[in-house]
Amino acid sequence: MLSKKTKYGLKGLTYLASQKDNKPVQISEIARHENISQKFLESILLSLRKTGFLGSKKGKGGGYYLIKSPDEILMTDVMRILEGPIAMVPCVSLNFYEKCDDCPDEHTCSVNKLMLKVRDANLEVYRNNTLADLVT
Amino acid sequence: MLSKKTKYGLKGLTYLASQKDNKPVQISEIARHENISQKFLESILLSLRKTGFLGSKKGKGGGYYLIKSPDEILMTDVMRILEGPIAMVPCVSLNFYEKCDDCPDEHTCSVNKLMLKVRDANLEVYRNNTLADLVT
DNA sequence: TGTTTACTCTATTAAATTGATAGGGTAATT
DNA sequence: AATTACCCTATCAATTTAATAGAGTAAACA
Repeated sequence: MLSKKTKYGLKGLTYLASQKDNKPVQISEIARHENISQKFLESILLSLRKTGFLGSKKGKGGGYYLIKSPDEILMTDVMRILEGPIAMVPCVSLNFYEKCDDCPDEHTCSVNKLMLKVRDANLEVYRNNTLADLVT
Repeated sequence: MLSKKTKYGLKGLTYLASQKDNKPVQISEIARHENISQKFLESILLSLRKTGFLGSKKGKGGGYYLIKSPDEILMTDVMRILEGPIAMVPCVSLNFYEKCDDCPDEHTCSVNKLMLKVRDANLEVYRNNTLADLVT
């Protein structure tokens, strides 16, 4: 299942990307428009700012805005920040690799074998989609 | 993340598929060989029996065995039983469709748009892999 | 027939995660 | 100086996950 965090994060990014200009948009406006808990969204946007996707401005007329152009924001990067590893098991993860406790040898592991294919299929999708592709 | 339930289930099925004959194999043997909690594996194999993947035999010389040939067991079916919906959001699920609470219209939803592609990519993998493909 | 074997079922539980909420703090703008 | 709106920490209920315990039952075999 996709976490609400990721869902809300994607919706927030899309909302920002669909703005005409790149003026700051208030959290409250995004939350209202997307039916999202404002406080929860706050923490999500904050993490997107800290990881270099968003900029923010305080005070009146402040809010969040995209730092890069939507077509430069890859879904691989967004998903890794919001949802974590793209792989379903750590032993096939490119960015979060870890050995399984129970597995003596991952090269003969059937789960590893299947999940490698799943990982590649997902990467293919995320690599070929940018934030621009999510905007209708 | 892939749940342990699914992971253990796949390993159990693979172990059964790699047997020379199709004689019943005891839970304890599978658990030992795959470093799995026996009691947990019990409940997993039970659910695979109830859904028509496995047969079981009680008493001495009893155990679990595959009902169908490994190359007839599609990963789509196995994954749906063990892990649940293949889709990451209910609104793009083929077998477990549900409307999202917060979404007024899923046809204009950016998350829906992306997750449709992800679902299709995953289905492609699961449809083209059978249990036979997991056996080395 | 009686004993052993091994699956079947129910219940319980600890730990982790998720999603949400509360409330005060701080920087920037007007 | 006052207001606006982001920033940060802490807390919490609900859910899910993974594991464990223990008693029950059907089948095999001597």
